[in-house]
Amino acid sequence: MSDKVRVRIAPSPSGNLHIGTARTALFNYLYAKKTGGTFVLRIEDTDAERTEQAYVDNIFDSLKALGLNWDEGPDVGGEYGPYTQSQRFDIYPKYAQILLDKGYAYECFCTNEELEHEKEEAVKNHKPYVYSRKCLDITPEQREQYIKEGRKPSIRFKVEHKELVFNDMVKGELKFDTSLIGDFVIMKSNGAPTYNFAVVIDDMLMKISHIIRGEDHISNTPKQILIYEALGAKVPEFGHLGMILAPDRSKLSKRHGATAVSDFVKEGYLTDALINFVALLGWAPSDSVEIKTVDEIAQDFRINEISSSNSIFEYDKLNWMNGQYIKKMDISKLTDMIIPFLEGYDLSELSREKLEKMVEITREPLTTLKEIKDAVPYFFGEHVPLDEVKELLNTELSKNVLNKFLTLAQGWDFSDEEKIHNDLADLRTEFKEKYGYKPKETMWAIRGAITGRTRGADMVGILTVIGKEKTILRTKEALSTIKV
RNA sequence: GGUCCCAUCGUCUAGAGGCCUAGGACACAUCCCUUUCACGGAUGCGACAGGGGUUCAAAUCCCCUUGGGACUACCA
Repeated sequence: MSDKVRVRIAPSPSGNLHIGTARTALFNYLYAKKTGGTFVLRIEDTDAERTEQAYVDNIFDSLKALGLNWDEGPDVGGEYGPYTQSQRFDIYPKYAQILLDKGYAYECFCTNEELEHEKEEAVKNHKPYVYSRKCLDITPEQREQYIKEGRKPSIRFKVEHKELVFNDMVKGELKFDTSLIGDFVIMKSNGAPTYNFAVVIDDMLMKISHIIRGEDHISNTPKQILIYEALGAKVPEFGHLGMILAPDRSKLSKRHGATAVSDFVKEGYLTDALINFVALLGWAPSDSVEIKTVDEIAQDFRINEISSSNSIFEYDKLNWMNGQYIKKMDISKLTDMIIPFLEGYDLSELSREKLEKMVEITREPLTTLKEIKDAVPYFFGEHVPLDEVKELLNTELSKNVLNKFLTLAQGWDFSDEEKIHNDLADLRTEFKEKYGYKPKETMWAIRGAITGRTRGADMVGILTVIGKEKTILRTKEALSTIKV
């Protein structure tokens, strides 16, 4: 047995990969990277009702997109497979039997009605619900009787009453009074293991050394430790992370917008930005440089310095960060990513080169990729709607500027960016000196005519992308609307 | 109801008894830069939940209160 760090992420495929699960996966991944350990992916599909293959695929894809590659898992295999719980069903009964044989577990024939009744009683008396142990000492005769009746037993773990203490990697010492736990079911009457049992068996068999998960699992931990102890297995280290909450401090759910990693991607968030953002929820870099790759974060990662409180998921900073990533990204890659968001435009109008140029000059104010769609309409089509700029254009100033601009444009080689840039600069100076037009007013006239807007990308860049023909056409059209 | 967790600017956080008249980032405001929007730069606004202790000294340790969260299944 080695002391190598082995961590895991064990999502259940009853939905797309949740952003919270992604963060848990990240912290596990970081811990593995930092310690030279192994990162395991296990799919917990015990609940056949809610499991769908599409979700399994989504989990795989999302994790990969985030750069959280696993060393062992359902697809890549590994020494301790299978890594899909539904393929491990024959394993659990064996261990349940061991517990039965050793007296750590017993069969329970209670019906749902009986159990419900116990619960109601507990609520009525303001007591915590603890199973009555009604079936702990049933006689063999009684057992026979139940079996004859066709009752199928569940198997309950016999909880030893004591104070259970463990040292949590992020929260410190945690104490529990196990007499409040109640003998919980480990094998359902249908033969399937319960979550608490299956995880322990799997983690034990997969030699998971450190379990980093959300604090919603804290109350499961004593149960799981009890099982490890009963089995004589080494108890792993636990670390419980605070939760990610919505701005209203409730659990992050669909009604707050995106919750799955793939939802964020559809909204135009970059997975690099997402994972970076989520890393900062509960963890801070030692050099206060916040924009970092996962590998850089791993270098600096200290698990005991994770914040133990919950954190609220606010979009402001995510948006800012996403914008930072968009600005820094390689143009060709960015263009590839942006194309799907350009739905509705005829991309064949632009060469790849011009498309990249367009992306280059429009990327700066973007906060999400989705915003590209509203930023680029004037790069496409012959004409441009002038309603927005009608008044701006209908002035002496615009008329003068556009007439001059037209002559200039007719003489330009539109691949000569520098020439255009200089001519435009001269034009601004000239009109400023001659008529007192402010530089921005001069440009507004041109921008208005060419784009139908008063704001947008760099004008020189726009011109080189749309070319001479459209420039002249649109300028003439704009001129024709001027009545002054 | 019970058990458990948590508590620094609006948000994410730095802070492990004196370095704190509490630092950074996002957001917001103002200014600068500028062919627009933006980017970038500068400045500003802005917090130790409350109350008790411990100590020469507390954001940091302890207790109580308050507030938030999780769990309370033969779901995972």
